[in-house]
Amino acid sequence: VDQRSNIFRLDRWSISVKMTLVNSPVQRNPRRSDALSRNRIVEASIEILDADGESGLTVRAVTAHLSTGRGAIYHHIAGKEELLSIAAEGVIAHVLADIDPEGDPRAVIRSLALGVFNAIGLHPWVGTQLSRDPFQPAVLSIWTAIGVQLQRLDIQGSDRSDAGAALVNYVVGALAQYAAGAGRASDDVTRAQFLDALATRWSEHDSSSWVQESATVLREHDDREQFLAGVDIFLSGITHRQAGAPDTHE
Amino acid sequence: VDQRSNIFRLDRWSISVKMTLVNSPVQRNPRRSDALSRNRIVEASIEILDADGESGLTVRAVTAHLSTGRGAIYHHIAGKEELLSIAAEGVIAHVLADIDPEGDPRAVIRSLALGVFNAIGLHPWVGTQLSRDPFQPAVLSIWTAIGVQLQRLDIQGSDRSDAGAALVNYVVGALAQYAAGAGRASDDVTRAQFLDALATRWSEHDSSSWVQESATVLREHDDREQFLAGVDIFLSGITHRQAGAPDTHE
DNA sequence: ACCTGAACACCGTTCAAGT
DNA sequence: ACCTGAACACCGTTCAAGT
Repeated sequence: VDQRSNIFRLDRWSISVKMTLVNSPVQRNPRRSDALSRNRIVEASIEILDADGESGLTVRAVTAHLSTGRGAIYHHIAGKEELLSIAAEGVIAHVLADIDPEGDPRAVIRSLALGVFNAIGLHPWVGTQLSRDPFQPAVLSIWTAIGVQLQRLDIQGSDRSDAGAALVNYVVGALAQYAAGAGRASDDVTRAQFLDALATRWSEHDSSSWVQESATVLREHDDREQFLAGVDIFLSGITHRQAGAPDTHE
Repeated sequence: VDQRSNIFRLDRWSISVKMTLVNSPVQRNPRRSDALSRNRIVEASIEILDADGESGLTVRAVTAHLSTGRGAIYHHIAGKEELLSIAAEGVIAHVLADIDPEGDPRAVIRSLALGVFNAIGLHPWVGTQLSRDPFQPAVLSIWTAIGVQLQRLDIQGSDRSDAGAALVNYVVGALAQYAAGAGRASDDVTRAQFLDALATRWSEHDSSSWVQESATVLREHDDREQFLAGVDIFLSGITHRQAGAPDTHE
């Protein structure tokens, strides 16, 4: 109706006729024999995500992969958000299952962090997915595993939730950054420009160091080592806060 | 063509006719008098993002807000990705401009962190945007500001890039999590379920503490205080790594 | 050079119709 | 109860046509 009034306002005259005749009955594709299930949907989704990245995960792609109609998956999952959520949980659960939680708590935390880091090398989409919703199952699993180790370090009460939040936020945030960066790895130019710009800006505030020095350090870093260095900084921070005065450290 | 063959395969007969008559000339809307610019586009985008959230930022909404055609903005920006990127930089640059970089370096880093945290309270979409691309201008600005303060703490070379990466990843990651969590604040039930599940899982691994105790601690936390506690943990960790043996701390 | 708006090539989700 | 696939209500981006 508003379209028609628009047409009159624009002083043009328009006729649109669409006519479709169908001689019944329409022959439909036969049903698949094997039943659909949440599990099969997750498996297909992970395969597609690994192969084509996050932009490749469309409802059409998933249902085509499962040889079914577009609407079929809605009988098993709520929507695309849940699809990504349970796919990420599938990957993270697998990683955490491989961790031995009985060793030195710091070592367990390090291997846990390394495990999820390595996992996003294979499944970059997990990195971006984890930071999208703090209350999704995969994040709950990471929180749980970290909290258990903090408990074994005798960290209790709000110290534990503070420390846990810091580490979860760091790990999830770092994964997202490295995953997003790797996703643009083909775009080396952007990366180099960024690092050079950073080195330049640093040197502007710092007469004692050269642009070239900072640029070299920044460019030659290894993502994995830098990530683990961050975990170690965090672990040192927890110890220091525990040992020393908890609130003042000027 | 493939559609027609499909129709024959399905054994149906279909005719589709679409006919549009227009008496020329079509009267077009007059041009706006004030010229479009990157700046006006960013301003409009921020307004829309603040009012309607990230899902409200469509090219159609932006161009309608600017009373122009859908395609007009493509003469000034590359696409939607750049739209979000420059909008986020607009907000972050404003925050960083308000920071006095001359005080105690740790205090400056804390106020910087607090500043961006407060900003995402007003502009939650910035939180999710920052974690989407590590090489975007807004992240470069944060990196720069943090690096300058680390330099003032006499942290150099790879120690600086490690410490900087740790802080940037933590801050950006935490912002994304809190922003995403706040975006679902209406969904208190999910949040409560998550925290209760976490408390339950913790207590399963820990005979000396009760579910209820953990649940209470987790539920009563304040996001801002928890975020700042994390900043302090990293600052302590940086100091400790500097003072003590840099690589072993068992 | 800049702007307009229809057209294009997609999306996620719904739902009447089938089994 | 589950599945099918057309239809619906959107997207971002392109581009011939105008100024």
